Amino acid sequence: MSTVNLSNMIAHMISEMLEENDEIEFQRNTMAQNLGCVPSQINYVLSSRFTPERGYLVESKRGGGGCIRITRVHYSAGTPLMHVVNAIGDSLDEKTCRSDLVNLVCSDLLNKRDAQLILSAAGDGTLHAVDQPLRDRLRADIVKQMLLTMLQG
Amino acid sequence: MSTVNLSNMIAHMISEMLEENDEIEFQRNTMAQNLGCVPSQINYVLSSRFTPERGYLVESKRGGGGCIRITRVHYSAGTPLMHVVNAIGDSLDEKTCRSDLVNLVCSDLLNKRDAQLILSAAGDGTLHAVDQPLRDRLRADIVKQMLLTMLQG
DNA sequence: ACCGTAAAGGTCAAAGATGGTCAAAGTCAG
DNA sequence: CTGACTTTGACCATCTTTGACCTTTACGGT
Repeated sequence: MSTVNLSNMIAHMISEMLEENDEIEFQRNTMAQNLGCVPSQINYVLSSRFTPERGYLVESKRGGGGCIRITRVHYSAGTPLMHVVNAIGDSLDEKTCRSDLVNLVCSDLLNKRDAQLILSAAGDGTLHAVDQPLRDRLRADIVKQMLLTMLQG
Repeated sequence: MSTVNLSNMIAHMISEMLEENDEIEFQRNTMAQNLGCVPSQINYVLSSRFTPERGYLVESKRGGGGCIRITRVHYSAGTPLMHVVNAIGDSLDEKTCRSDLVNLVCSDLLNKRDAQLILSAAGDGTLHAVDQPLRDRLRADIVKQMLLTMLQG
């Protein structure tokens, strides 16, 4: 869902920069000023969208000449789907699930239809009858099981 | 059948929007305000009329810039898969699920791989973390959602 | 070397903005 | 009259925005 709010715009901008280059660097205050938002909003965007689970590495340096660096990590094509399955663990929130699927599709390890099918089965919409935290455990089970099946077929 | 009440008008309006585009997005509060009704009435309309059984997928996001998205899935009225979706109801035990899938495959309405995928997602093995009778309700939701998605793709 | 200060970035909790749920009250056809 | 469908509103959950206060680092001056 790409609604128009400040955070989505910032995230979009950062994503575009990352399209050009898998590693970018910028200053928090400067970017905040350009965007007309408070500096800490940048942190919010980073911590809510550019997490390790989604394949991003964020580093920073304070003090004079400080900056923020974001690196995008791709699943290498050589990564067997099995590794992803193993990496999922016991619990999987919907956001992470979505970005994992996006990553898999981007890396050509999964086709779009299959990703869509997994989301149908494991999206919050479908699992609404189950409360957290059971829901996230269940999602992990479903996604792993489906990926394993896809691996066979 | 089509008495003039608020819910029918709202449903009609949404349907018209969906005529223009199979996927629409709007804000609940804004729409409620335009229609002069309480926000939760929108939810009532959605849950009573825009169900998976009728070929609609509804998603939403809360918080600032939140919104509701409805996707209409096209299917010819006679689509046999849709009959199955409709026949499933609120709850589905594993045995029935399996035989439904076998029937679909036998009638060439579903290929083996897709049936296998549904079973991966909705089999007792995968749903073991959830107890009965919630498990069967959940299974019904998952299977309906997946069949609908298959119909779409 | 030592220290102080300015220039970054980080944290966190409160306030704001949405959408969701549920049960009580209202309506209407049969 | 009764049961099914509608309408409302109080209360809840989640996501976003903002600002006050904290930590780290570079750079000069002594």
